[in-house]
Amino acid sequence: MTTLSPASVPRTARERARLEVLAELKSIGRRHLAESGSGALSLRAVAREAGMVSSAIYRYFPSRDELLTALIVDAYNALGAEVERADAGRRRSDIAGRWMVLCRAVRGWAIANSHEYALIFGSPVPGYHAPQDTVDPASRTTLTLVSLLHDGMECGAITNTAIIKTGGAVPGPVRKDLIGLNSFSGMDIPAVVMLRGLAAWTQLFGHVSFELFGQFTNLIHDRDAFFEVQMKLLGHDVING
Amino acid sequence: MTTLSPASVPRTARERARLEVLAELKSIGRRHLAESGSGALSLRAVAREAGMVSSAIYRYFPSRDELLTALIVDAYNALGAEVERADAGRRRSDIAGRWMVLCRAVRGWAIANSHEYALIFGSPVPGYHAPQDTVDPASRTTLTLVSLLHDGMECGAITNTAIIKTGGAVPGPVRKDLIGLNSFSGMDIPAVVMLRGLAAWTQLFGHVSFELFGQFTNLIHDRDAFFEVQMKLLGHDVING
DNA sequence: TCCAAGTCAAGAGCAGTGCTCTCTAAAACA
DNA sequence: TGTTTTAGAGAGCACTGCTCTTGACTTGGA
Repeated sequence: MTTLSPASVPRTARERARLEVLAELKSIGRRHLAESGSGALSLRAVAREAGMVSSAIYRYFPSRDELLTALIVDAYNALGAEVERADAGRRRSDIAGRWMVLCRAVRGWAIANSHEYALIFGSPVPGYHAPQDTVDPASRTTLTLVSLLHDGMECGAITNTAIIKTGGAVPGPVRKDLIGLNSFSGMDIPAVVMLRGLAAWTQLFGHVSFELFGQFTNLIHDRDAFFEVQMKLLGHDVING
Repeated sequence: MTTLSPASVPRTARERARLEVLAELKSIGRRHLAESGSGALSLRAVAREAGMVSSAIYRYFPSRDELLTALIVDAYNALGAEVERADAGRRRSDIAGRWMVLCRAVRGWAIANSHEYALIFGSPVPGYHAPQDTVDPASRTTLTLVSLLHDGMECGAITNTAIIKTGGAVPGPVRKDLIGLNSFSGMDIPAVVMLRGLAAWTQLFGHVSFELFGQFTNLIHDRDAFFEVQMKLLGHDVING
């Protein structure tokens, strides 16, 4: 066992080399993924390009799924960083503006990295179950939305009238789930607002997925404008309940 | 060349046998798909189970993609039939009721046939491009929604106020796309209503995809109730603009 | 300084895949 | 009846994930 030094500061030359090789393999894998999709990602091909024999790569990734998981974590982090960066560039009280910027960040990243998007929001790869490692990176993007809801409540931009439209109170179990989401972020967002937030969430990603996965083919031609008007409308629904 | 008899009425014994084998292969393929997902669908395995040698199956499907396409067409038709059946069981003027029934039909079918759902609404399989054969079956479900919008307009259940909420008119190109959708169905639905309809469409499938693809893990526990309240709210938005 | 422990790459090999080719036997047609 | 068309069989190619063994190297401690 090594000492308890930070993992990012390798001590021995061997450790340093290992991290470097690991990074190179991931980088090659990410490129293969971007070029040919997750189905075509092959450990043998990655090893070949890295100049090592096929069996050697198993020193670094015990299986193909393990490499895939590493790339998934990277993808979640890349999307999360992109969304956070976009959100940070706006005045905190500009709720509507932040919403639009957030939507564009998600779609922009998805289009620019379509295979990675497919990897995390498409159908789960067969026989593959996301391990715990992916949970934290995955929640980065969600947290940005939740904080937007929070700020919207705080500065009074988001009003709270959805409860009327549903024709009654939100059922107990659902309310519990919705309130429970606050425990992740330490915020205090009412159930009906969270409900709207999640609806917007599913529609945003549903829209992007439809566009990327070909469901708009022959139907929608001006994708940019269509996205803008849909997200604007959606933002109005979130803000005005 | 054969004569111009209907394809569904085979003339010779050989033709009859061919159709039968074709159906059996598809059925085995569908079962493999349901059990193991699209990635694990193997022509060799299907052939083996059908009692033929691996090369023989290429007489029926020139490639693995071709078998996949056949299954995709079947899946679209199955979903379309399910949705049509559900919709037909309601009074035409009961717009809100039909909407809920339609949503439940989509989700119910998706849960019961998750791998087939993933095949048509998940990430497109690598290197695969949907041929024209899939377009018509795919539009069955969409047409049901469009006819719902049409009936809603006709009986006055759907009002038309969304244009105010978007903060201005729908941009020209988008309006053109939205109006253009009517040419598929021969109906005459205004752009703003179609806009809401498509939004509902993307959110419905976004919701189902999130649920099936694991994005609700650890977040939403009472999936049934959550779906109900979200779709109810969504239906309200579609109907009341 | 030297040695045991740990680490890594290589090679062979297994079982599986998609797909192509050639050949035989049977059915359909003339 | 003879000819053409067709379904299936078998061998084979290039690829995949993954395992096991072997030999070379690095590292830390005696």
